Amino acid sequence: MPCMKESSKPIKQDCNTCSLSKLCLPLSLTTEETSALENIIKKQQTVKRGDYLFHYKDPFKFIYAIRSGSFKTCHSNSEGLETISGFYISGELLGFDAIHGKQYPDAAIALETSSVCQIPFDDLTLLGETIPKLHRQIIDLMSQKMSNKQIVNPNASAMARLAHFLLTLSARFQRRGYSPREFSLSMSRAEMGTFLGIATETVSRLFSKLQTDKIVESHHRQVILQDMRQLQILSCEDE
Amino acid sequence: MPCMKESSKPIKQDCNTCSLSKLCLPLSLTTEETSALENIIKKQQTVKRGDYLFHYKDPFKFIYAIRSGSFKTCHSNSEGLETISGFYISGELLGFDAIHGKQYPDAAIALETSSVCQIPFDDLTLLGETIPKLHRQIIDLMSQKMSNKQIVNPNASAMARLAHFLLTLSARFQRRGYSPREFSLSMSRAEMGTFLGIATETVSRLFSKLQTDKIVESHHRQVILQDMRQLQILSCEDE
DNA sequence: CGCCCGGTTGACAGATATCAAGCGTCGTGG
DNA sequence: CCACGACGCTTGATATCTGTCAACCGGGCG
Repeated sequence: MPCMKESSKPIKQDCNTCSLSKLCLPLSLTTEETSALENIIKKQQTVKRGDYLFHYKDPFKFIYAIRSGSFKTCHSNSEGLETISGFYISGELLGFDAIHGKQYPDAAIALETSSVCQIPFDDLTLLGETIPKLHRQIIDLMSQKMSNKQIVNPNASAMARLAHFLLTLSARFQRRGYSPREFSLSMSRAEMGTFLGIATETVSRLFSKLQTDKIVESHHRQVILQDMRQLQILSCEDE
Repeated sequence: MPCMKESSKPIKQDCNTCSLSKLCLPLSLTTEETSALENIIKKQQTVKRGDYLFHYKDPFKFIYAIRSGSFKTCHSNSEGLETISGFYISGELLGFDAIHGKQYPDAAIALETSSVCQIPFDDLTLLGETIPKLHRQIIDLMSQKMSNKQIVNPNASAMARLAHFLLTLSARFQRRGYSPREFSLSMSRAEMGTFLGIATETVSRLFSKLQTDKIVESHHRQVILQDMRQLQILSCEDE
């Protein structure tokens, strides 16, 4: 059955062999419990760059686990100005903030062609009643998201914000087995600026400065953190 | 048994009659289930202005429910500069972000004499295994906290940040049955500034401007929101 | 009564936004 | 395969917001 369209393929997931399972819901579950979890994950979905995974105020049905690729979550205000509330990469989960209000408080847009597991939350909750560890695992993952808060320190200087942002990304890549020193940014300078609360031009100037100071080497969206220690220092200054 | 010291009194809580129960864990529970919950809440604790409810990196044992008063959560960096990550008032819960890391990522300090219920998290989780609704309720409350994120939009102007802050506080007071138009701020101008990422002097100037524009009347920490509509407009501008 | 601290107001400086121009890169289509 | 166009990125000049420094005011508390 070649050429099957992945975007609507109701395939069974294989969480037990997924390289990201230790970051995801199966973390604390046994192989059997994980299999039960797989059964409720109806399909794998592929979204292309610029596509919406969900829109602002869409009714909440699914938690999404990112298998590959990356997303930004954002909402545009009445004047059409966009604010970006966060970036999400593989192994991260999207949608927890929609549970209470029963709708997504932000839209999620793919930054590149990405693949996600769509997890029906009602089924997940139901399964949690027979596997209490699953509920406990959800709570733990939500707590992790709350403590690893992707927040921009409003007291920090533009440079401190950017340095902190790069270090945060670095740590996230490292957890996924990628190099913490060398990685590719999936967002534009403008998107970084919107998220960090600084102008695109300033972001660009800061990258130039990091380059001349031999702290970060950057070519297009490829970056190499040459001096993590110095970056660490910069991320704390001017708070 | 008169004059018993409340701070160490192992009294049984009475969640069923607590006026804040509809904002707290008992929300979706039956009277019987709530009674089971009451039994694990070991004691009520009173903390005075400036006292720490918990310190940064304290081992995580308890979720705290604020019965009365208010808190700030903050962490000080290596240079001794304090950043405030949020403010918490009665009916709100503290500590969810400590579950994953098993320690509190921020300290919590009372802004005024306050009273809290101390909820042992291990017992709570255990109880959740017999009352799945309780787990579901915890997840819902955590989601609520994630969506009502007390975040400062780093793209917003100083005025927009302050206006947004006042409106957020107003809405939180309203949910608790207090007036959304007239309330008392429990934090100093300096603390507001630290949280919002603006200088104390700027906060003061902004209050003066709101006063002359007849949008907010303020006397010391008592504020009256005279023109909520205009405040709403200000909170969106310059983003 | 006087000190102290939080708050207010003013003058000035500096960081960053804005406006503007130019450049490089990538993708498209001939 | 090459040329073109568009977009993202970079760099420069100027404007503006907000931080910093400083002085002063006023209430609360000892």
